[in-house]
Amino acid sequence: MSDAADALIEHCREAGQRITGPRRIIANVVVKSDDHPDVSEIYRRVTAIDPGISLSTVYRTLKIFAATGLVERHSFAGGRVRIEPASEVHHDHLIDIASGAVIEFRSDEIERLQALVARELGFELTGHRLVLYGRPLVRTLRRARKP
Amino acid sequence: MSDAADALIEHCREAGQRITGPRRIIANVVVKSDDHPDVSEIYRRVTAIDPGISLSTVYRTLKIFAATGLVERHSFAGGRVRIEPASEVHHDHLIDIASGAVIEFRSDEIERLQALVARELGFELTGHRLVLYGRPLVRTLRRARKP
DNA sequence: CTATTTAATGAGAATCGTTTGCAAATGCAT
DNA sequence: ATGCATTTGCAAACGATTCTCATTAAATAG
Ligand SMILES: [Mn+2]
Ligand SMILES: [Mn+2]
Ligand SMILES: [Zn+2]
Ligand SMILES: [Zn+2]
Repeated sequence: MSDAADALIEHCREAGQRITGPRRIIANVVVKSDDHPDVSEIYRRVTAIDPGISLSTVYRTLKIFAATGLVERHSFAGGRVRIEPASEVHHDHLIDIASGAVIEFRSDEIERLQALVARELGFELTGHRLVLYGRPLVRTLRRARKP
Repeated sequence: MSDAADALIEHCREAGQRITGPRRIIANVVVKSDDHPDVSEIYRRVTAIDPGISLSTVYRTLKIFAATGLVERHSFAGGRVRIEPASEVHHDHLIDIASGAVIEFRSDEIERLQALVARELGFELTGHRLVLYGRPLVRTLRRARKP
């Protein structure tokens, strides 16, 4: 149905995996999830389409997609893993502690400094995990002054 | 026995907690743990001193210490929580993917940029989590060239 | 120092997210 | 369509952490 989902299953096939009904559905659900859902939320969305698909299959399939680099698994605060379709450009996340919303951002400056710091410590940076937590700034509303 | 451990139990007392044998021992183990051990490692070290102390007590006590700000709980990659005594100055961590060793570092530049990024997104930065993963640079050994 | 009060402990059961074993179902190459 | 390997659903197993509750021990008052 979606082009991105097709790409997903195509990668799967190339990796020698069979294209099954459950995998098609899970791929579709994942690619249109821009809200970093956890696995049980994915399961909810998947079973809304086909109630017969099991939680095990969702877990297994997500693991395969992740191994193939098609899906990213984040572990923000709180036990459960959150899922997002792999994106072209790397980004990090800010979590709104008021609403729990996940906001994406990218800072080339920070990326650069991370590599630099690692180098200074005698390491080649191979990966990193950056999560910011923030409270929404109370935007001072412009309004009529009391008379 | 240790001054830092004394500070820990003193804080405990001020927080209205009882100073018990297990807590003294756990405090001592924690303050001299500079290697970010996980809870079962702490348990191992604690029971080496007093084999009667239970895992539940270790978990409970660490939670209390964390709530009082005396201990920090990190969740690096891999399920289990890692423990370190709270330090005066904030720092982040780099993990040597070759050995698993945890190296501490501090980058004022990165800290500053994080706050800036958050502000630009409309948030006041309240916390963050930064972990770098790196492979040790092969230090090119100076050695005799082949003749 | 002893009695009283109350919080802390140890042992184990419970929980939660995730993984695994296995028989039945299905994809896919022939 | 046939045959075989892979995938599935189900339930049981798992590992880390938390909880329950009867027992023990710290603090405090006498
Ligand atoms: Mn994202
Ligand atoms: Mn540290
Ligand atoms: Zn990044
Ligand atoms: Zn930091």
